[in-house]
Amino acid sequence: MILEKKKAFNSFAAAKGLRSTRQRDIILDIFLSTHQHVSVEELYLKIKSSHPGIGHATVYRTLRLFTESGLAREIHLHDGQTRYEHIMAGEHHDHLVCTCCDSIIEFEDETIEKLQDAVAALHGFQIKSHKMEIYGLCANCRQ
Amino acid sequence: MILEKKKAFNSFAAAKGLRSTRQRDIILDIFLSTHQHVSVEELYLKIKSSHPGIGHATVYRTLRLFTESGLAREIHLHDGQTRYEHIMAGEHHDHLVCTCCDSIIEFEDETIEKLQDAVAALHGFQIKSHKMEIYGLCANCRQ
DNA sequence: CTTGCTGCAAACAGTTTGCAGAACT
DNA sequence: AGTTCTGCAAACTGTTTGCAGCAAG
Repeated sequence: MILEKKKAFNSFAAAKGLRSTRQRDIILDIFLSTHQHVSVEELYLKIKSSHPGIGHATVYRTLRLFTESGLAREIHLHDGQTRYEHIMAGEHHDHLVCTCCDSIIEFEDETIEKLQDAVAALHGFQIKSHKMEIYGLCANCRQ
Repeated sequence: MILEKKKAFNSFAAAKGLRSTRQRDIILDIFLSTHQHVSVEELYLKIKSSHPGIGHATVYRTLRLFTESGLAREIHLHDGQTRYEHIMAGEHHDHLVCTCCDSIIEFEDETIEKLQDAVAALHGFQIKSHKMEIYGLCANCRQ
């Protein structure tokens, strides 16, 4: 699956006439090896530990490329940082964010998706993407 | 209704031992007179035009007070600015955001809310708040 | 050799903070 | 009088940009 994604990115790059560089390979590798919801800073630090010399700007620029290529998606959870998550084909999940321990539970609910479509249709709106976050206390923090 | 809110804020302020100042009155007045989803900058400019001399910082600090008092709510739509919306008692609405013209349609869907509760319950999660934004093209921009 | 990419540092935007003076109680 | 609040400017954070040098094609 990681290989698939690399190929996907390479075709995107080729189609766009982008060059294949050492840095992009490294960043892609490390991005793919991370858990969901990495912040740019987290990724940057992870990269730097094994490949010092890679700059902030390159990480930002490369993550934007990943987003354009359909490989990653930006998400904004209330902490003022941009995070990126992997896009798994066709999948569409939302988040339960614990405001106490910052843990994130993912979920997907097809009925909610359908209702979103219905609401959009009602307003003549064409959905491109959506996001939904529910804030509160996770099971652990409730005690 | 505006008067109600002023009273609500005054009781909050009193309970917290906060002072009643000219600036807070002005900011509250102007905030209440705005449409939904004002950004801090928009509000600041609006305030400044009739009351020059009020500083950025005061607007930020005061909006935070409004949020704490339950009168306003922060929202983050993808443009890197914090926006504030009025809280109408018990209401809970979500947004259709047009990525073309930036217009915002509000909606409320009780069934979605119920499903959110169900999902949360399933994960032992206690909801405090939520947000949902659907991005896409509004009826006008689709043409 | 040409052009795009990188790393650095500086620039930027939005927001927060420190502090001296002003204003409320 | 005592303390909180304000306005200003400076600090800060996350992100973007300009540019000289490097590297891929």
